[in-house]
Amino acid sequence: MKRVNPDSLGHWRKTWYASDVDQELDGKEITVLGWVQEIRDLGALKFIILQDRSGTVQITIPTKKVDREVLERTSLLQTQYCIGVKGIVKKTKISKRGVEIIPSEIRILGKAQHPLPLDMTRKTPATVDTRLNARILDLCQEENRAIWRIQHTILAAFRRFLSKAGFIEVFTPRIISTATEGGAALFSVDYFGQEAYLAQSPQLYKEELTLCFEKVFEVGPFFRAEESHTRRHLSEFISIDIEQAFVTADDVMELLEKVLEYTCKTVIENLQPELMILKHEISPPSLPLKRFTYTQILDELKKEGLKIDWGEDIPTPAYRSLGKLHPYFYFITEWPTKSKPFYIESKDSNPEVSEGFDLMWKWMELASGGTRVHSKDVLVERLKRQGLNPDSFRHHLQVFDYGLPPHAGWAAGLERLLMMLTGKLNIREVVLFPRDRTRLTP
RNA sequence: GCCCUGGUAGUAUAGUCCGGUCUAGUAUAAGCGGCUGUCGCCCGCUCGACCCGGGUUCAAAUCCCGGCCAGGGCGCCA
Repeated sequence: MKRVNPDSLGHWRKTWYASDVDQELDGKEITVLGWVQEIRDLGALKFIILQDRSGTVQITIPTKKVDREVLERTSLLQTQYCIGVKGIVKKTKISKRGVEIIPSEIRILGKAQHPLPLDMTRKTPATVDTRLNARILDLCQEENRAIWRIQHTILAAFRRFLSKAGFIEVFTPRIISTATEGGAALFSVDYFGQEAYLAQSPQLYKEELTLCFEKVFEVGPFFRAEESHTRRHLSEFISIDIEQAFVTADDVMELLEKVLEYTCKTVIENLQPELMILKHEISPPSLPLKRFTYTQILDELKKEGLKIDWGEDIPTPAYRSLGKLHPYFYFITEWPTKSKPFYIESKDSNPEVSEGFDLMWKWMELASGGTRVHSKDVLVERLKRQGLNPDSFRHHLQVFDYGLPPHAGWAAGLERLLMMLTGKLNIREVVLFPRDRTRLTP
């Protein structure tokens, strides 16, 4: 690192984002603030590519024409330095963007220690692991900014759609007591000497809330202590949950496909530049989405040579085959009751078959939901059958004595939606600071 | 947790099968010098690496064992 103290920002404020500097500004004095992405030094002529959250703009320094202060500052610059440039915009036919800035003053606002852990010019791409170890630097890449603008848009679309549909956003506890839903492994927490756990889903709370609010949704992180080693699982993930009173699985499936369509359309309509950066094309789902029963899926798999007995779970390789047969969104319905959680209602006509469903995208599960059990006796029975102690659920069961309405809901994985919308194949790439079996930092 | 594959400069790779001119090659980044229109600029020079521990051998980046880490797959994922 060259010996230089950072300049102060003083009264400098950004007058333009890099990508907004265009030929219309020809001859105007502007201030841009950002980072040195690249320096191309041709001797008596130097080019600095300045990058900010919007994109890049070229600073051109004809060394014989600019003043000495600018030259001195320029000679100190290295890539990734945070700088401010005040200068005159010049229209040009030679530069690719058709515009450049001739600086009258340069301020160094933040230095960078070289060598950096990543090649910021991206001439030598790094592996996902290396990028995650230097995540903040990695996130400066244009492609990453595109991913998080898409995430922001997904969340905004979900919230807008659900709010319009009359849902209100709620927050349920992340710290819970021993009494849980069973199943997935939980992370334990020392809660003032008491044993506590990190929530794996808001399931029971959101069901209870239908009693007072009827329509609720929640967006937030949940935790699963599974030893998973795949590119679609995380220890900490963001779940988008809804729960609604006085409806069944069919109703919330319709809601799910509509919000999905709305979200996809919103991204396609508003974020073409981002999708271009990611070199990813998406088409919105055409409604209604196909619905296959679990039994139909088994038949299809059988034709593919994959024999699964009725009642068994579908193994990953079988899902991959399904993805090839159905390269789009589709529902799988009428799962065996025993392969679904205790709170999923079974059919009146056949207790072996449930009203639970999964929303699939190719081979990957994006969301799952169903009609919920709303008879206390049935729920107690189901708890027992899954080896859980009803006494641990007494607070939840009590709500059934307060007039719990029939209800249904679903949960969608935000990161998996993002994978679908960005074309990324490793879930870690679409999480700012992913947590998995071995990664706890940064 | 299991299986497969891998771990070489800041980054990404060649070399490993078949141990010995490997004094470890290349690209890129970084440093220095040169160049007035670059836009993955160009040219020259320089810096910089065999994951850790043990073993076999005259000799280990290379073979063996253990560990750690990574990638993929499987399982788990109510």
